[in-house]
Amino acid sequence: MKECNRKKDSEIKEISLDLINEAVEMYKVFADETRLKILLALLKRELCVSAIVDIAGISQSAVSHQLRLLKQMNIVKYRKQGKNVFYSLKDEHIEKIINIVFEHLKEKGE
Amino acid sequence: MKECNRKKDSEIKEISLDLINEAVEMYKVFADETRLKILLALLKRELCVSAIVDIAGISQSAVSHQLRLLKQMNIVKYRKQGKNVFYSLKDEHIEKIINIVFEHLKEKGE
DNA sequence: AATATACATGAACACATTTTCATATATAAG
DNA sequence: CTTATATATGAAAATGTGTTCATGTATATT
Repeated sequence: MKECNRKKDSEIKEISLDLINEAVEMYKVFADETRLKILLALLKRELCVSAIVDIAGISQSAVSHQLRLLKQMNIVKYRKQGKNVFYSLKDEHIEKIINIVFEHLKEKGE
Repeated sequence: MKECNRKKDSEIKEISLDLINEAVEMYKVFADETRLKILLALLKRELCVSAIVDIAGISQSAVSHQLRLLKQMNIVKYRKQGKNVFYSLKDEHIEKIINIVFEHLKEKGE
């Protein structure tokens, strides 16, 4: 048997590779303990870097690197105020993407 | 200035580390081009391994490793039929988790 | 029984990601 | 102006992840 239920070529390319990889990059943002902790905290309020360091439980340097990544990915924005830099989430979609997975886990656990 | 807006310890631990890491593992599932391709394909129909190999564009071995991971993560189920093994999604939550990110990307692109 | 096909698995390798370490910059305080 | 505090950054080290390669198992076909 050669064909179990393979698709024809024509049927395969509906979603562009580019779009798939944009999605992959998006999922990666959340797929790290440090970053997810940061995002969960920012869900509630704007925070300065040292507050995020407290929450994340890793070095200030590591946090700073992750914040840069979140900036690059357009997930967070920031404002400077004196010596401090305050970070916050850039849009509400982030909350949805987080909630849907935690809901999934909650339902699974029941 | 020492306190920008740091949380007190009591306030930090609302979500357990275990739960956070379960979520992280979940996001990781989608955070890979091969796996996302596989899941997008399985969204439409059950597929045998060789069909998935065609779609994913990598070796049968690599696909098999990824399918094992998806099995371990409880994302897919399978049934054997003769020489073939047919994989399918285990629940509809997967579709939601995929849709929410693709919707986000669509809105961003507008 | 021998061969072919479909799929799975372990180990090694390649590559990517995350953290740390050292140090830089910028603002504030004395 | 000197020192202290908050944050950023580059490079190296540590870790993690995905793929390939070689090979194993199971079922079907002859």
